This record gives sequence, C-alpha cells and structure tokens, in this order.
Amino acid sequence: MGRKKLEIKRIENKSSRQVTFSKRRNGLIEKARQLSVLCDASVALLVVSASGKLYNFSAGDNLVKILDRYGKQHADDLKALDLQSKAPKYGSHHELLELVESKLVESNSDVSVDSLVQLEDHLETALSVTRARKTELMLKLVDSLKEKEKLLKEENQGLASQMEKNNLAGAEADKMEMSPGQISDINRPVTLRLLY
Amino acid sequence: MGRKKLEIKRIENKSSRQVTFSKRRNGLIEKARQLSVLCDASVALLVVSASGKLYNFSAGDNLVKILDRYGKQHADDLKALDLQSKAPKYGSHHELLELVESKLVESNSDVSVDSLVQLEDHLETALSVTRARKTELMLKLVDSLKEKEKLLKEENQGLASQMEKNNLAGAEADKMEMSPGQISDINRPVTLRLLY
DNA sequence: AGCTATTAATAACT
DNA sequence: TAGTTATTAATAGCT
Repeated sequence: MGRKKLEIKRIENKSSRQVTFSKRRNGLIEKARQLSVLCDASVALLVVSASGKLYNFSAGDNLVKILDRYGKQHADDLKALDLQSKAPKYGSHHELLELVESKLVESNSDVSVDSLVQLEDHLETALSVTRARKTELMLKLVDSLKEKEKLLKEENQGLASQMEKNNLAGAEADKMEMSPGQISDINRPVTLRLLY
Repeated sequence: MGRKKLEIKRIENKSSRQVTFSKRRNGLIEKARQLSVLCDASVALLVVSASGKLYNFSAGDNLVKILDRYGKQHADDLKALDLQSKAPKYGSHHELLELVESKLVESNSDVSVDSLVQLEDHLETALSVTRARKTELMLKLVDSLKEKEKLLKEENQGLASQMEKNNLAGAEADKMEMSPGQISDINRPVTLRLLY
C-alpha cells in the first residue's frame, strides 16, 4: 500500500529503513489498540529496533499482567500434579527485599506520587520478567530430568532382558541345572517395579 | 477497509467479534513479521482473547530474549535510581505504604485510601502465598524426579555388576571360553555413561 | 472457509 | 522530521 509494491525483505537504505520503522511501528501499535477494543482482548507489544531501542505498548490490560499470564501458561503443567503444599517460607531473600525497600523509602521521602507510581511499575515489570524466567528455567530442568529418567528406564529394562537371555543360554549349556522359574526369580531385579 | 466503515468500539455480536478477532490477530502478526524483516527489528506480541486464551508471536529474536531485554531496560532504570540514594536506611514495607498513602491524601484524593491500602495488602499476601505454593510444588517435583533418577541409576549399576558376575561364573563353568576383558566389553551398558 | 467492495495503511515524494 | 497522495494491502459483510 504505497506508490509501489514493496518486497518484504530488509530495506538496505538506512534512512528509508528508519522512516519505515517509525511509520510501521506506529501502524502496528494502532492495529494492536484496535484489536483490543474491537474484540475485548488484551495485547502486549514489544519492539526492539536494530539499534537496540525498545518500544512497548499494551492495551486491555497492563503489560505486567499480560506477561504474568504468559509466565503462568508455562506453569500450567504443574496444575496436574497432586502434591502437598507447605506453608510459604521466607528465606534469605526477605532480607534483600527489605534492603531494596528501605532504599526506596529513602529516595522517595521528598518525591511526587507520580514518580512512585512509575517506580512501582518498574518494580512490577522486573518482577514479572524474573518470575517468567524462573518458571521457564524450572520447567526446562523438569524436562531434562524426565528425559534422563526415560533413558535410565530403557537402559534398565535392556539390561534385565539381556541378563535373562544370558542366563537362559547358560542354563541350556548346563543341561538344565536350574529350572526357568528359578532363573527368573533369582535374576529378576527385585526393585525394578518400585520405580514405576 | 471493508464493505463499510467500522467504528473502533467493542463489537457486540459475539460471532462477528470472534471472526474479527481471528482475522485481525493474523493481520497483526503478519504486520509484526513484516516490520521485523523490513527494518531488522525484533518484535514480541502477546494477545489474550476475551476468553483468556493466549497467543504469542515473536520475530527477529525469540520471545524470552525480547522479554529479557525489556526486563533489563527497567532493571537499568532501577539501578540508576538506586545509585542516587547513597545512605540506605532500613525501613519496612509498612513505612513505604504509609508514605504512599500520605502522598495520596496530600494530592487531593477524595476516597478512603486506607481501605484501599488494606485491600492491596490482603491481595499481595494472597498472591505471595499462591506464588510460594507454586514454587514449592515445582521444587517438590524436581526433588522427586531426582530421587527417581538416583534409584534408577543404582538399579542400573546393580544390574550391570550382577550381570558381569553371572557371566564370569558362566565363563568359569565353561572353562574360560571368554576372556574377562571380552565379557566386560560385551556386557557393560554402553549408554550408561551418557547419563552422567 | 472464500469472495469483493471498500476502507486503511503506507512508499515515494515534497 | 513532518505532510501529501498514488497505490497497495487489509478486511467487513456476505455466501
């Protein structure tokens, strides 16, 4: 939609790229706003320019809330788990929190409500991002552990069946000194079933 | 851009709203992709439908990286602010809230700030408990998986050594048809080391 | 899901 | 950097 059709590939001319970035970024934000209003949805948009400058926009809900929901989506798998919960613990981080807050009190003693609101926003955003990242990392850990478990189980069963095969072969060579029943009773790994 | 001009306000008809949501969401994603390609930028987009379903899209960089950058920018802001306060005093959350409250009262607030602050506190406590519970559950899951892994490894090694023993005994009975070296090469679980 | 009459966005230019 | 306009692109209402 311009004087000429434009191919969707990196614009080489630097100033054209800059102008297009600015125009299309605004267009994108407007479209996001419209979607939010028309369809009663929440939209969060983060754009990082090539030079590293970040632009953010949100509609329908504040950015933090939307990011939180993103973090929660990844934690949904955990809802399937039926584990008991303990009372929340307040560990060493509590001290850190107190320190941070004290600094905030100090620096805000002669400051406007506006800047406090802004500060609150910054803190909540930092918290959301940290939380999303924490969840991400924990889920990765869980996945890797599950994969390990799977490999170990396969290895385990492979060993058990190979051992049984070896023993059957040995029994044949020994002209059936042991009955098959005895062999499997002796050689079946007794703890294996505990793991399933 | 349609058969009629559409006012930008919530579409009341449910199915029209659904259709428009789907179409415009795709349009928005395509625009985001184009911006990323044309201008060499990174774009992250989160859309939450009215029914709570979350759609995310990113281009130029993965979503987590873009969120990280967003978090970093705000962290930097906090750092700068933090440096401004040189002599930290220890305060409490309560003090901070009181300060906010007093500032709000000062700034001509007509409502009972007190009840709002109390509500905020209650909500934050509930949030903390919920969050702590979530973390607790995840840590428990990780622990149980690690325990499983430990048991499987022990079982695995037990099986391997038992098998080797059996094979040595068999070899002895067969008057050393195999050398011990051969036995261990054949029977040592080759994938075991991959798991450590 | 497709189809077009229209509107909206925007590429090139000023 | 901001405004104008010829064109293209997106999409609202229908099927």
